[in-house]
Amino acid sequence: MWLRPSARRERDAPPLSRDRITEEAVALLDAEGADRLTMRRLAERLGTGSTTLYWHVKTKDDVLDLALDKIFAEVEIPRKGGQGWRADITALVSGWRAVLLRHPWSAALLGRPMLGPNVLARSEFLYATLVETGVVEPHLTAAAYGLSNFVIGSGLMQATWPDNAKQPMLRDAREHLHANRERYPALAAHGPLVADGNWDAGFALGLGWLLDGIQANIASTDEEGGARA
Amino acid sequence: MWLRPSARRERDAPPLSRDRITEEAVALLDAEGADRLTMRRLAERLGTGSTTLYWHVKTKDDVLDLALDKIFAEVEIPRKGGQGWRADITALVSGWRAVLLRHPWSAALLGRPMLGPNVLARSEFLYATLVETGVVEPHLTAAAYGLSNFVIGSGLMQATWPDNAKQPMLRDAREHLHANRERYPALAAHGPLVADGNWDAGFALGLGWLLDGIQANIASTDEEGGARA
DNA sequence: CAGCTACCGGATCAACGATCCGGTGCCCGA
DNA sequence: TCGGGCACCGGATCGTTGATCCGGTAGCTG
Repeated sequence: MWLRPSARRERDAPPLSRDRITEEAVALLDAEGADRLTMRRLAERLGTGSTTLYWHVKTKDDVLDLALDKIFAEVEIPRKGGQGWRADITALVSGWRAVLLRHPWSAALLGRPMLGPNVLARSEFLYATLVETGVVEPHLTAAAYGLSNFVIGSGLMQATWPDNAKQPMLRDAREHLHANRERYPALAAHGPLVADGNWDAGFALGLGWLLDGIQANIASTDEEGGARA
Repeated sequence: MWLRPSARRERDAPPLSRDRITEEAVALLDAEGADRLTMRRLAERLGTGSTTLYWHVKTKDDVLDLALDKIFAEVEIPRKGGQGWRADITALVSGWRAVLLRHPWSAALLGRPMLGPNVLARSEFLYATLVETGVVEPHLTAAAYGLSNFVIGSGLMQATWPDNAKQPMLRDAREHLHANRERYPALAAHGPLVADGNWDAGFALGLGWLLDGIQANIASTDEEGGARA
């Protein structure tokens, strides 16, 4: 009784904030995955009751939105004017992809409007870079969305597909394909179940194709004559 | 008592099968969305008890997997040899995208291994077409995954983003961007919040870029010399 | 008619998201 | 110095969910 008062405040650091909740949510998601994130468990990790969270946050979806935006802060925004727009965009997009893979749970959450400050800052960089490069309207939107969609799709595909994690499942899938190789000859032969490492190369190739397409449609600074260097 | 026996069997059609469950699950998902799919509600629509479903299906995830594969059957597999590989792949991929948009709930489910027969059949066509065209290995995987990822990303983005459905949210987002136009000048100016219709054009452009990139790397029929145009 | 198999569902369990309502401690003005 | 208000916390609880236990029933087979 006499020793207990304000014991929490002294040891447990700040009295619980939206930031602390977000931070711990990301940690929990990283550690246990998306489906194991519970308001109760999150509260437990924070040393509080589950109901307390609802004072700082309206719903569980808010927590997910916050967590999703939080990890985007890890995507480093390239310093402009360095190596040219291709290098800048490649750097941004690669960093983005790396974050998606570092937090595999995020891939499943991409299906929600991303309007957090960190997400918007990265989108701003992407748009600004394209605009400065001379990409104009029909192609501007196509380029921005094309790149984003490509990254999102790649991240979703790779983060979801258990290449390293659940090896038994991958093996079962391979066996299934091989067992039905009459029905799926091309798949069984050149199987889509790539081994680790090939993901990166495939991503780089696809990204290059998109950048080539964008480059071919630059209006103003046609430094290269329309095609590629 | 005397009139009741076998009343169900006579009227309710087949005694409940995995197919009927899948079919009704798709209908329920189409009608009410992903989060409203409940084993109980699904059972109710089928005129049975919720527990009965578990005789035909192991978990709810099974239902989702089945539903996801089911809608892929709607993607028409082009008749080969018609207009050339670009037309074939464009047709497949466009149909795929159309299905994703026709069943918006599917976008959120793409984050699970897709190994159903319908999905595999479409992947088989994609791989086979690329192989026959002469796309070889480093580019083969990149092409197949690049196209898939692009479609998935586009579908996820568009199906999720409430362009038509939740108009208030879209308006709020626009206002938010405009209010912070100092922080996000490019976004506010050339806003990424496209109006309906532009989605299709953007998708077609991006797809064309990917196809161009693939075409430039075809080995056998090197109609273009190897590097680029 | 006995028994087996495919099929069904009420009752129940643990866990979840969310809310109600009653607490604490602390600070600020009188 | 005190008292009222405010930011913050959490036990108890509600309705709903996915899943399981266990006891049924219909119809065929021998």
